[in-house]
Amino acid sequence: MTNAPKLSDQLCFAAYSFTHALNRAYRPLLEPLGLTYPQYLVMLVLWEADGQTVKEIGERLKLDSGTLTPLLKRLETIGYVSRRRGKADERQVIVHLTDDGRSLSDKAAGIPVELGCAMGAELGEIADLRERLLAMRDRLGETGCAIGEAEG
Amino acid sequence: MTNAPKLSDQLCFAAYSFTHALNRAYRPLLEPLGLTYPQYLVMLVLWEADGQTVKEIGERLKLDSGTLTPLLKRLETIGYVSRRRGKADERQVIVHLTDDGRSLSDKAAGIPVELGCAMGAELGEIADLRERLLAMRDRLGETGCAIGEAEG
DNA sequence: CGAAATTTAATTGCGCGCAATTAATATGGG
DNA sequence: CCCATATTAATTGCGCGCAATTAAATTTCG
Repeated sequence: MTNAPKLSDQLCFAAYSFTHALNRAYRPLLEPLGLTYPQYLVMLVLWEADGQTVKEIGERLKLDSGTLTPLLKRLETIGYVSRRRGKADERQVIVHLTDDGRSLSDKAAGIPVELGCAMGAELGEIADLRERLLAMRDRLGETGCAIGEAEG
Repeated sequence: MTNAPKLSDQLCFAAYSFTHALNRAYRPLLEPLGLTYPQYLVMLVLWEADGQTVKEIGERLKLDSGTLTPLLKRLETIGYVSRRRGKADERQVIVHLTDDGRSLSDKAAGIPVELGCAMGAELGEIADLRERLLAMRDRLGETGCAIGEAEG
């Protein structure tokens, strides 16, 4: 019993439960747009650059086609994107915003403001946290190591 | 387009993708134990205090019975826990470790070490990040606010 | 005491996330 | 040119998370 890892020590659990809390906080804000949080992330990617392939979207969000294909089909069904095979390379599926999808960005503009407020954190702290989480994420993707000392 | 939120600005996405990276990092470590990451979290809770109700476990992990009931049934099937209705209050289901479940903590002892190493972060930084994420999580659970300025 | 309100788990339905497999297209070497 | 290999999406299967509902036991209060 004494050698068991402690929940309270774990950064992992903190990140896990913070993420779920964020998801819950986003839900009522995204519900009027008809989007889930992962769908919102895809829209963010497309608002930055329209006409990306499934693979490109996946690289940006670290998601694979098993997740993206059904998600994109739902976005297509509700009329925010179109999916077309690429002309040059027919393996690719290129995702374009519809007019509805493009204009949705106006309605979404206030969301980060509301969320940042709900978190009750300074802009600087938010940016700092973000950088550190992304850095750790990228380090986790690498080979790993043999022995160390820290809590998971 | 210019008013659309930017993915790169978002703490939310950083936390989201960090959590998924953690999940992927845990998988090969937990696979020999026969556990998923959420199942591992439940085991952590039980290693700290055996014989908790579903509600107590849920409060600790911020999960509801819709998630926990099937998860606990799987843990019961593989033989790590038992589930029994409480004698005093038959609404409750009390979860106990089996001998196998208890002794599993030895095999799990090295996991936080490996993870901490894979993240390549100092102990102090990890503790600091953890506190900040939990504090923000708890703030998100509260009422929210009207107007503010920060990125979600 | 007894009906209403509350608490506790279980159930249902849906959308991720991801591993593994499949199918179709493109590329490169002999 | 043709076959082996790569790449790209789609599909399948499973385990979360969570909202909403249901069912059963308990508590509260008139």
